[in-house]
Amino acid sequence: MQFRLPRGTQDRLPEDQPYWEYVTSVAREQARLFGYGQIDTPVFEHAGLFQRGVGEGTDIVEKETYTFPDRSGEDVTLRPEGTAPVCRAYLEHGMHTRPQPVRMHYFCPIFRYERPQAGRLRQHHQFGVEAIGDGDPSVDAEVIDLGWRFTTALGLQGLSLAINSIGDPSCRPQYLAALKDYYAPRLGEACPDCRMRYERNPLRMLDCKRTDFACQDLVAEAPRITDFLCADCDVHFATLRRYLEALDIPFFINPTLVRGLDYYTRTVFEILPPEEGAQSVVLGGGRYDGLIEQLGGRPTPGIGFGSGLERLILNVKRQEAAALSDGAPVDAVVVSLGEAAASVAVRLASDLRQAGHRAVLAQPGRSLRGQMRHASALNARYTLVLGDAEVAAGTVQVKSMDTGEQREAPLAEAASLVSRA
RNA sequence: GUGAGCGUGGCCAAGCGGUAAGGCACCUGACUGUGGCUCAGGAAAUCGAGGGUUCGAAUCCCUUCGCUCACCCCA
Repeated sequence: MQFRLPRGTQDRLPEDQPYWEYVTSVAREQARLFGYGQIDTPVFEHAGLFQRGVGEGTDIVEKETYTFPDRSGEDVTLRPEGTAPVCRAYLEHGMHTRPQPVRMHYFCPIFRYERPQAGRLRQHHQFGVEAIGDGDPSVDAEVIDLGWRFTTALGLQGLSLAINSIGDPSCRPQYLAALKDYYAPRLGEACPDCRMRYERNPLRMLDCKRTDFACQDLVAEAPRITDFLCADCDVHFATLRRYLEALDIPFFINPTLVRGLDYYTRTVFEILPPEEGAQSVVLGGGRYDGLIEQLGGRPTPGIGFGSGLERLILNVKRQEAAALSDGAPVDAVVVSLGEAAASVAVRLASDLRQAGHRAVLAQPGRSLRGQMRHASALNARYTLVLGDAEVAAGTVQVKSMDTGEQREAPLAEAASLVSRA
């Protein structure tokens, strides 16, 4: 085999489509119910959009983007996340003049140069949602509600929702200072990565999962951001929790939940399946009140989430939440014997399709037995047989593949016979 | 980027130093115009690639590529 899939990509074969169709249709329906219109943005953008928006210090931008110069020498980047492009579009099309917040959803491929493993690809697809232009906690609750309805509507069991608040520019600095004060004397016990994070992005130390150093103990006793929230952030977070309770959405506060993109403020959340898999997060998002301004717009709040469709399908299959198959791919297979019949058969198959039936022509040269086998293998409901006798009489043999019953009928009636299930 | 496991026809898979089983799928046929069962036959593998050891290697050694899983990070 000379050519293979590029690493971390996958083909979606005909038999995979029902799962794809299932997940996207459930997503589409929830987006519709919540009033989120669809937006599509390009697969690539100017590299600067993500550097500015997502943050140069993040792993995603630092070492995972597919960035390369186009023929004019300008750097373009394959979309590594969905939010920045939507915010760019919000600004570019003056959406601040629309009723706020502007609610939008999207389906798009996402590219990140990573080492692939279960549930992690270099090209994956996300269903995402953004509500831009309203900072009220009711919007946080709405977006989380949408995510929760979506994942539960898929039939997934045992999901859990983790939420946290990571503050905003008025209170996070104080917390970071407290966090560094706490770590400073014990930094020697932390893993090398955490020691680096201490300087560059202390919040991420909370996210460390290494057990070969004291990181877990350090995290457990570390000061909690929720104890450092300023009055506004505190009220915001409390109100969100009240709304979630009103919605009867079960959640737990994970004080170490920190997301990897720089633009998040206040609310962050994740939905996880019950399996203890490493790549488990199936939906994640948060509020990004500083992002639009970062991209050159007026200060504008926003919140959204991204959800990995491949991971969702993995879970749907694992839990057998939905058993999906192609079903019978064809209604009728047209079988012919002899050259005269072949021409009539070609026409009959075409006429059947025009009448709305899924019709397939068996290869005219093959033996009757071979053509019948083919019809059987395709799981056809009917086989229509044309030989010299039928052609002369202007008829066709209509055979039900389920019952084995066969009757001769005028050619013109073939379509209506197939219609009868 | 780090670590581990694995690479035999389209798919699954035996063989583990003597020169490639088997199953699924595909194609053909079984008194020649009828499927799904059965039977017979057929096509399909430079045993991931390169090098080495050996009279001889899919089987041993080295290198390399790829796949998978975990770490990291994230959806």
